[in-house]
Amino acid sequence: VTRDHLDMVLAQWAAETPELDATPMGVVGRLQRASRLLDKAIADRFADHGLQLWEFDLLATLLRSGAPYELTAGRLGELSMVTSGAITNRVDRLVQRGLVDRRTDPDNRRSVLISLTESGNEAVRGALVDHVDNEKQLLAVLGPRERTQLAGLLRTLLVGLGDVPQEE
Amino acid sequence: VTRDHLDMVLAQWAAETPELDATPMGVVGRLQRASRLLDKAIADRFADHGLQLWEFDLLATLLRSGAPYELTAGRLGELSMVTSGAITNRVDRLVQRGLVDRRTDPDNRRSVLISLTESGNEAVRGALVDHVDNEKQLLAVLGPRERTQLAGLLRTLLVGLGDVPQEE
DNA sequence: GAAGATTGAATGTTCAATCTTT
DNA sequence: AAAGATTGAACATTCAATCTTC
Repeated sequence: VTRDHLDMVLAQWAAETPELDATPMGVVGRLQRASRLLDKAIADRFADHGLQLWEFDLLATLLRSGAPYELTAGRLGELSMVTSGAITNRVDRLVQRGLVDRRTDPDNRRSVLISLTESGNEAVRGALVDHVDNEKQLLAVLGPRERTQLAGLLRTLLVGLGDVPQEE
Repeated sequence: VTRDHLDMVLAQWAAETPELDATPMGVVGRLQRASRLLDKAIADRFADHGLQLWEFDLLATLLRSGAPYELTAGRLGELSMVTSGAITNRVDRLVQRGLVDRRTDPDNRRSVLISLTESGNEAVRGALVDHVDNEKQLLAVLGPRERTQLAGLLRTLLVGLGDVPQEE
């Protein structure tokens, strides 16, 4: 059994504050570290495609929404877990790069519709297979059963945290 | 079985690109969302203590390192997974608030030693119990066995990602 | 007045350059 | 020359205020 970073952290807490049950930190801390390390590894791979993490996220969100590959700015914000100001900024830059189009929603002129351009569609699809392959490799230390188990435990946790799908 | 956000995402991928095995996204995506939701919930609780997430992290890192509660700036950076510039900035502000001291390492005058002040020591300890209790509640949807299982799977994953404890 | 998006200010991070010490 | 920290510029995000549309 190889030790990870959190094993060291928990040992330190046990030594410094023995009366404290620090086991919750073992779960939360590992989730945070795993997420950060994965982000970094994934961002590195995207650099090969000339994409940033957030660029792929936004384009992929449009792609998986299905034809006509178009969502409102507000919806993109919910799905990305960032504020509306960040979405405005991100869309600005993707429009400049010609990867998405922005138009006013004719049915509700307060809303803005963002859609993939041809070029944007190709860019995401080009990165997609490589990206999923990369993720698969990053998870390769876990066996198939373990991956399923991990996903299941995380789903339970997420539901408890209120992570339910807002209408599709 | 209640669905979470990623169940929806995977269903969308299955519909749009049926030839793609998107299961790795189910694991990585859930890790990212769980980490973000936990961060947010934890930050909210810290606000009650007048602390930011990064403030608690830095102070708690010093505390769990044990007496004399002192580490170099570089070491703090490694442990926090942020750049040296960020550490300089964070320490600046904690010094101003009187929660840490900064002094040149007499044995190696290139290094800077950061230590908890009395006030800083009290502040972390004051927030610590409440914080762990909060984490316990956030994880409460999982049973004890499930929590252990989750921690174990994450450890395996982390070791695979190279997350080994640099000498303690 | 509320909803949706944009703007500008404030904040905080990374990155590269610099300075001191070894 | 390399190690460690600081600085300033560039960048990106949040937050609050504003503008338009409903």
